[in-house]
Amino acid sequence: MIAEVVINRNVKKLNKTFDYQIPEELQDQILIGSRVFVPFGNQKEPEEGFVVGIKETTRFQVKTICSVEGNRFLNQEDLELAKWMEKRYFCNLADCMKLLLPPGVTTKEIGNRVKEKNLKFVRLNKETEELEEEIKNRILKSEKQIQLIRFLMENGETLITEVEELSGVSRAVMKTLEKNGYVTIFEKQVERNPFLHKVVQKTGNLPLTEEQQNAFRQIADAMDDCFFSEFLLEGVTGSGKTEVYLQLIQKCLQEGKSSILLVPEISLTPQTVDRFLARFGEEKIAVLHSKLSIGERYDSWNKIKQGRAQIIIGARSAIFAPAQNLGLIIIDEEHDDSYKSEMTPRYQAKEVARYLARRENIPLVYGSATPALETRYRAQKEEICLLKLTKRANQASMPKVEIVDLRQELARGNHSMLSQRLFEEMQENLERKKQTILFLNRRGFSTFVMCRDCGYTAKCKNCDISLTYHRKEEKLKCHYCGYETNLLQVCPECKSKNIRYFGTGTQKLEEEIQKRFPGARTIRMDIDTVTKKNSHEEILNKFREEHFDILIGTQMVVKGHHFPDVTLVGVIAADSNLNMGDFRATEKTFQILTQVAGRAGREKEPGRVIIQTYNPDNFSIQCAKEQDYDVFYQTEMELRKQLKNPPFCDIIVIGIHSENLEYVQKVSQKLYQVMKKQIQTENLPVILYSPLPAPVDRIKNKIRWRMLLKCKFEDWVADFINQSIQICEQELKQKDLQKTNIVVDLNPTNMM
DNA sequence: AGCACGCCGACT
DNA sequence: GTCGGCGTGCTC
Repeated sequence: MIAEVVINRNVKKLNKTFDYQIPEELQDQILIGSRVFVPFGNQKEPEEGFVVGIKETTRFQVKTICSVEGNRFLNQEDLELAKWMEKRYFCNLADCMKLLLPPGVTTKEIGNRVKEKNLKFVRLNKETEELEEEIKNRILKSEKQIQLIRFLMENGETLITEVEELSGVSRAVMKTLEKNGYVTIFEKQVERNPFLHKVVQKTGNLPLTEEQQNAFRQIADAMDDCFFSEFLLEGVTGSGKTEVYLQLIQKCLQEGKSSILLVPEISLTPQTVDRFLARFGEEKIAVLHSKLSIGERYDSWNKIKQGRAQIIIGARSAIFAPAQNLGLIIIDEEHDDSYKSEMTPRYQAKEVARYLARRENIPLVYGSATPALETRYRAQKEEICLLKLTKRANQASMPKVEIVDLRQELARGNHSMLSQRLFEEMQENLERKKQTILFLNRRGFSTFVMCRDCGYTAKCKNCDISLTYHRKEEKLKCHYCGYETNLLQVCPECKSKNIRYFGTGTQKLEEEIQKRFPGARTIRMDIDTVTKKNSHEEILNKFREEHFDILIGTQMVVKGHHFPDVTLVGVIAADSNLNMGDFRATEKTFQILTQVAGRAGREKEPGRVIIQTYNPDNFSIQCAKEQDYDVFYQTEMELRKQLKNPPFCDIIVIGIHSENLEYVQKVSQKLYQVMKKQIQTENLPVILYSPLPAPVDRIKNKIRWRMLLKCKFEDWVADFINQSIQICEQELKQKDLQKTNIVVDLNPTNMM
């Protein structure tokens, strides 16, 4: 028998199957989804791959599979999903398959860990050499694996206990290692998931309002009917979407089904999770998020696979959890960008969820106060059933929102970051011992350094990005590649000493606040203060429990937190991403402002929100003030329609990246011509824009050009693009292509 | 992407 | 002589 194998290497050229003879003695072990090692090229070491098909004959002269390692990880259904993603998201099949694999199975993953931890290779001593020999003879065939084990042993930690198969290292190896005095712990136990070690007060169901009851009923009925159907739960902040989720999940649990709840990474905090723990207990829940180590991830994965955990709560990638008997998928804050992966495979978790819900014949629920236009549009077309929650469940009143025109403020000679109004309100809040949140979205508005005489701005030498000033370290940093340099004393262009730091960052804001409110206790939260594990949570807990007066932060302060004593929210610059040239800018602004406003006054006392802006008349800001989604939706949809933007089409971005400008131009031009010709001759319903430098046209020394394509995405579009790239590759000399990457992205959320 | 092979310059 | 630098080409 012949096996079709994909090689686990991230290269477009190798994104195809290779045929191999299955040795007779491995006949019954090699199935679709098996992980195998095969001879490849003239390499001495066998290469890792996955079986994706089995057949009788081949037209190639084949080599024979060396070994099978570990379990059969994927079944036919998984493979179908992987293939669907391969096509839709223009990536390698092996990369898609890896998303569905248990965490930590591939040699690469372990290898990366070794690199990450900066482990060094040290020559083995006699004792370990003997051990190596024993392992080699008894179990392993691959030199690579032996090397890995060496790495791991050298550092006295690593490898896994209570896991049957991992990274092709079988349980027997573990035992051998243990017998020889090596502790087989993959991760230090200290790093265990802290969510699951809390004692949480058990809670029962809360009574549902009429609206909640209706939503629950409709979705529950769909569940009973075993029919694929989609629901949009559109509810203002505090309208009790979560309670609906909880009761739906409970219904699943009672019927022996599992459920997946996706939340944005950033709101996956203990506070969110606690509510689920309190209702269902930790036994049944598996939490998946980016800060878990491979070992922790494996534990969660296994808990789900074995059916011990039936409630899966996680960020984007949790959609690939091996849920047993799936009964429901919920996507909370469905408008959030983090559901789209920006790394290959560039999948949209909402679309994957839809694929799965359809496959399993179960309901899919989207929840948001400010749905993405794409989702809301589908609801309008009645593809999705719209369920509205219009009232706040705890009777709290909506916050009072006020807009301050910064232009007038400037005219009155106030050059500070705080308007008179906001300053007054903050002062009053301080006196009343209430808490304030100041929100500053730094994106596209970061602090930069400029020479006042010649206008020179300090840019990263690898990227086309202004360097950002970091006060604490007295350094200039690039937010894209991490490059950092010392402060400029003299302008490199004109030698002037008249250098100024422009823009507004959270650090600067904090300083200003401390100057103007000397007695106030402030705490800051942004990427720089939130780096180590959980410190995100620590800051918020500190703010809440130690009763700091003012919390200053970026995006991350606005998601899903509940602070009873916050009665004032100030938005320092609402327009910071309004003018960044992305057609989604107004939508983002509206969503974020609405969310920020939702942070204020969630209890009895009404909240106040002050939005500072240079564009007080912009409808996204006006609509956020009125908390009126419908008006915003109508207005923005008109614009989208006129400009033929989503949701009226899909956008495909074809990026062409290389260190050499000439190559980039050559490849871009060629690809453009090939596609244009095809579009004309076959009269394809596609709008193709000519290649241009991307908004950020250099990252890590790679020149970035791109081409936009607007159309309704269907299978033939993927074929058309892939074929065009292929033709392009054939026609161009290898040299030009060798150092040029072509990256295709369907509906990217970040157009930069 | 790797990896091997092959073709040149530098150095025990 | 031979070690090692990188340019080139291929993978059932």
